Amino acid sequence: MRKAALHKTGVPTSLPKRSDMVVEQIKSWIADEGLNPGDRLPQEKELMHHFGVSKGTMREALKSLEVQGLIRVSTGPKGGASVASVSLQRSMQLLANYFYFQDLTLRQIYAVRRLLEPELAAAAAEYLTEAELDALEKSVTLCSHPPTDRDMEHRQRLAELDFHDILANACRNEYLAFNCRFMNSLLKNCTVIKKIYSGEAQRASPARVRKLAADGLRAHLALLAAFRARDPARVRTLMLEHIVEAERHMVALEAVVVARFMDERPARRSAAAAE
Amino acid sequence: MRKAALHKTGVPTSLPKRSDMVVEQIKSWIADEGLNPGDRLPQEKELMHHFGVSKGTMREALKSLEVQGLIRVSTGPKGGASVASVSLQRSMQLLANYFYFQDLTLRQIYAVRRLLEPELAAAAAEYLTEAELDALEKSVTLCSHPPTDRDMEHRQRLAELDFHDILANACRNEYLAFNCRFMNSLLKNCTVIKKIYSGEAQRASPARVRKLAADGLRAHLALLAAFRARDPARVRTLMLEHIVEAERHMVALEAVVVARFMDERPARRSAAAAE
DNA sequence: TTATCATATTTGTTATGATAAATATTGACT
DNA sequence: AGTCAATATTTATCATAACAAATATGATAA
Repeated sequence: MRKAALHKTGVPTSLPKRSDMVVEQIKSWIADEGLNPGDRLPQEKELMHHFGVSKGTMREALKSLEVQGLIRVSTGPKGGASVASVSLQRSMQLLANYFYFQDLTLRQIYAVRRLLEPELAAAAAEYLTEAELDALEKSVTLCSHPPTDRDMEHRQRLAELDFHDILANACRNEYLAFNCRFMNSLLKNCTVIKKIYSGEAQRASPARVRKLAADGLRAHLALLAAFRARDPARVRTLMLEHIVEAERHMVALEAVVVARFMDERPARRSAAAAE
Repeated sequence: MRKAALHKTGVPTSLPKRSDMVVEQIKSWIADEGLNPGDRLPQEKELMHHFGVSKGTMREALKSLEVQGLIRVSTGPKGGASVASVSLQRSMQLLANYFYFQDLTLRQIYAVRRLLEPELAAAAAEYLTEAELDALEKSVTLCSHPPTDRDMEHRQRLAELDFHDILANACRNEYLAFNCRFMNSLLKNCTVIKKIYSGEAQRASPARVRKLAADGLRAHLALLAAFRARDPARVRTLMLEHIVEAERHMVALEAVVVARFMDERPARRSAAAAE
C-alpha cells in the first residue's frame, strides 16, 4: 500500500510512517484552524475514516499527540480527543529527557541560573501579589526551624526551590519564567538534593549542609524584605549573591547531577507552593 | 482486567493507561541498567510477552518512547527498538510545542537572549577551532553581498542565525548551548523572518530590513575579529551590543511571534552551518 | 572484487470482533 | 430539589490473522 522507497542511496529515503503523517496533518490542522485548548477533535472512528487508516494506526497517531501534550483523550460520552495546551510538567519532563544523556554538571546549570534568576527576581518584584508574598513568607517560615529529621531537611530544600518557583509565577515573561522553573526542577531532581533525602550528604559533610540551609534562609529573608519594599535593584543584587553562594555549597557537595529521568508526576511540593 | 478507579471524588483517580505503565517500566529499566544509546531492547514480540500486553498496547508504548526520542525502531533482521539519545531537533520541537499557546513576544525572547548569548560567545571564544572560525567566516561572507532576491535575503537571515549556532557548538556548557540554540531556532521560525521570506517585510519597511542586515553584518565582522584574537571580554561586549541592536530592529518589524508549530525537519541551513 | 539479487526476519499496517473501563446523561426515588 | 442508580456512549485493551514494507545477510554473477 505504501509507496516504495528508493534504496540504493545512502540517505535514508524511507517514507515517514503512516501514523506520523497523520500526526503532522492533525498538527497543521490545529494550527491552520487556530484551534484552542478544549476544542474537540472528531472521535476515533471518524478520524480513522477521514484519514483512511486502521484503528491501530489511528491510535498510534493519537498516542503520539498525547505524548507531545497537544491533545487529551477521554472515554465516555462526549469523550474523544480534544486540544490541550501543553502542560508545564510535560514539557519539562520531555526536555529533561534530552539532558539525561548529556551529563550536566551543577556548574553548567548554575552558569545559566546566575544570569537568569536575578533578572527573574527583579521582574517579579514589580508584579508579586500580596498572596504571592505571603506564599514566599510561608516557604521561608518552613525553612526557619531547624530540621528534626531527614525528611524535614529534604522538604526544606524543596521549599527553598518553591520560593524560586513562586517568583517564576509572578514573572510576566513566560520564556524567562519557564527557563527558571526548569532549572528549579532539575535541581529538585539532582543528586545532591536526593542525597540530602537519603542522609548521605549529612553523613559526608554535615557542616556544609547546615551552612547551605542557614545561608539560604538568610538570603531568602533578605530577598523577602526587598520584595516587600518593591526594590528591583536590590532584589537583583541579593539574588545574584544568593545564587553564587548556593552554587558554592552545592558544588562542594556534589559535582555530578541528573542521574535519573525526571519523574512523571510533579515532585512533592510544600504547602507554600501555589500553582 | 484493569482495576477500577474510585469515582465519586472530584479528583481524577483513574489508573494510568497500561501503555503508559509499560513506558515508565521501560524508562526505569533503561535508567537502572544504565543502557546507552545504541543498546538494543528485546523485540516487539518478546516485549509483549514480558509485559503481558497485546500487540496494540505494546506498539502504543513503543510509539510513546519513540516520540519522546528515547528509542529508535527499525525493521528487518536485527531490527526492533534500540535506545537513542534524544536528538537536539526532537527536544527543540517538543519544547516549541509548549510555547505555541504562550504567545511569546520577541521582547520576551530577547530579554533572555541578551543575558545568555554574550556569555555563550565569551565561552566559545576560548574553544573555537580553526574549522569553526572558518565556518563563521563563511556565514559572514554569505551575508556580505547585497541580496539579489528575496530567497537570498531569507537565506542570509538564516545564515546569520547559523553564526550563532556555531558558537553554541563550540561552547562546552551543554545547558547554555541548548538554550541559545533553541532561541535561534525560535527566531528562525518567527514571523519576522518568515515575513522577510514572503517579501512582506521589505514592502512594509525596506529601510529597516536593509539596516537589520547591514548592522548584523558589521557586528558579525567585529565579532569574528575578536574571536580570532581570543578576546572573551571584547566578544562579550560586542555580542551584547549586537543583540540589543538586533532586538530593536526585529521588534520594530514585528511584535508578535511564533504563530506556527516548529517544522518537523530542521530548517533549511546555509552551507556555513556545520553540525 | 564488486555489484546485484534473492531471502529471511522483523516491524508496519490492515481487518475484525469482543470485553472492560470510564463517564455524561437520564430517570427514578427520596 | 437533590441523591443515587441504571444506561448509553466512547475509549482502552485484548486476541488473532494476514499481507506489506524495510533491511541485514548471504548467494550469485559480472
